[in-house]
Amino acid sequence: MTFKITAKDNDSVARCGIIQTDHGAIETPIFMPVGTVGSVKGIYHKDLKDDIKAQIILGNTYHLYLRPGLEILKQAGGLHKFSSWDKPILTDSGGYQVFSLAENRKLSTDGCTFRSHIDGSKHTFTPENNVDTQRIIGADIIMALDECCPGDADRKYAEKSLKLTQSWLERCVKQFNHTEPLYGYNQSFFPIVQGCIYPDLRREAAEQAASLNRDGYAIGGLSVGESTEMMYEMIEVVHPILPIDKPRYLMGVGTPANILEGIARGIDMFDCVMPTRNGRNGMIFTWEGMINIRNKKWSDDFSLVDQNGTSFVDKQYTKAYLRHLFIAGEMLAAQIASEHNLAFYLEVIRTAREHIMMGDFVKWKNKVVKKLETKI
RNA sequence: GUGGAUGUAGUUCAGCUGGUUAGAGCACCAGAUUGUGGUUCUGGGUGUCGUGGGUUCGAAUCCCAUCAUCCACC
Repeated sequence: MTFKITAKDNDSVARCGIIQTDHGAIETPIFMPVGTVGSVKGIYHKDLKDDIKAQIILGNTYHLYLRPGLEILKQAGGLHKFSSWDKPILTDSGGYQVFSLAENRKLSTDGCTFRSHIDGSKHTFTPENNVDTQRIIGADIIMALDECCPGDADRKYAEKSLKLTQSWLERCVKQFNHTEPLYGYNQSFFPIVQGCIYPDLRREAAEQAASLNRDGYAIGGLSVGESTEMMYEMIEVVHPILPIDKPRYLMGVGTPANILEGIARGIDMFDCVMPTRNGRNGMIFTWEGMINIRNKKWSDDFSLVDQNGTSFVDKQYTKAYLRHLFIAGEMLAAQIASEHNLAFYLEVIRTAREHIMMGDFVKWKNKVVKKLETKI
């Protein structure tokens, strides 16, 4: 994998670039739709490519490991072939899922033991077997196994947590260096910078990550309970430490406004469940703001879902109809909302790239952020 | 026509022998959701207790009438 910076903003550290992988190029900044089990919920690959214009999607080690399991993925020849997605894939290690989903999780220096949310069975992720697992899934970019420290963790906990993440990181890198990709194309390994909301811990984590000389770097453990301001501050803290010529990935973020603020602080990659999960719950993102399409006020609004939208659903369906589908519990509702939101996210980030190239990103960002954050 | 049963929130119902501001599930209305469990969580009662009288300090609850629906029988 290579990364080439192609443009820089005039008034911020925002930049445009191209990540080249064996499954094709990715223009950055980029938003990566989340496809937990090898599927972006409710969306055909065809729409993901042609309508939404996704350039890379996420898969999840935790989920794929539990279902369909490594044996099937290996037989299938990896996730690309299994799911018939031929563009880049990034897999999250599952550190976050163990933190957010699994029952009875136990962390030790060796790894983390947890119970499956599906059948209660007991499993252990170690840095070594987690890298092996992501080799089997076969993503283009694989992530370090980490502990996602809660945003409100106290200093003592955060220190202990970071120590664990750092020791796991070293072992992940070692395992990655000692193993080969299984399916004939290259894989890159991204460390994850933790450190909770403590600047010195973040710096320490970023320094260790930078010293490993990888293809890209992730910032994790944000948007997990801390304030938005604190999140931006932590990005700024690690910014000068991470290698400037490598992509930075802010994990799990966020709203369109969060993403633009992240770009202004040098972030190149984002992923978030919000456009899809919140979409399934009736939240629609637009340039005018966020709307809850379930609200009664839309019941007789026969205007288009999004007048300025780029997706085919925006021009085909009305707000009143979409609300009706939600209230009636139709699965088409979730599909339309997801399709629209993802297309919108990709459009926002595409427009951001344009403004970086023109050099007026900050000015533009400051103008649109307020609107993006309003509720209508 | 006769006999019986039932009428309480949008809906299905709970409210014992009379006792503060009539409750529950679902639905509905609103809010939350940030490295996805097709979720989950939080808040809101939206009611002339079929109607009209009566008994009582006090009635969804007891009595009378009436209306509606259902069942059985002629």
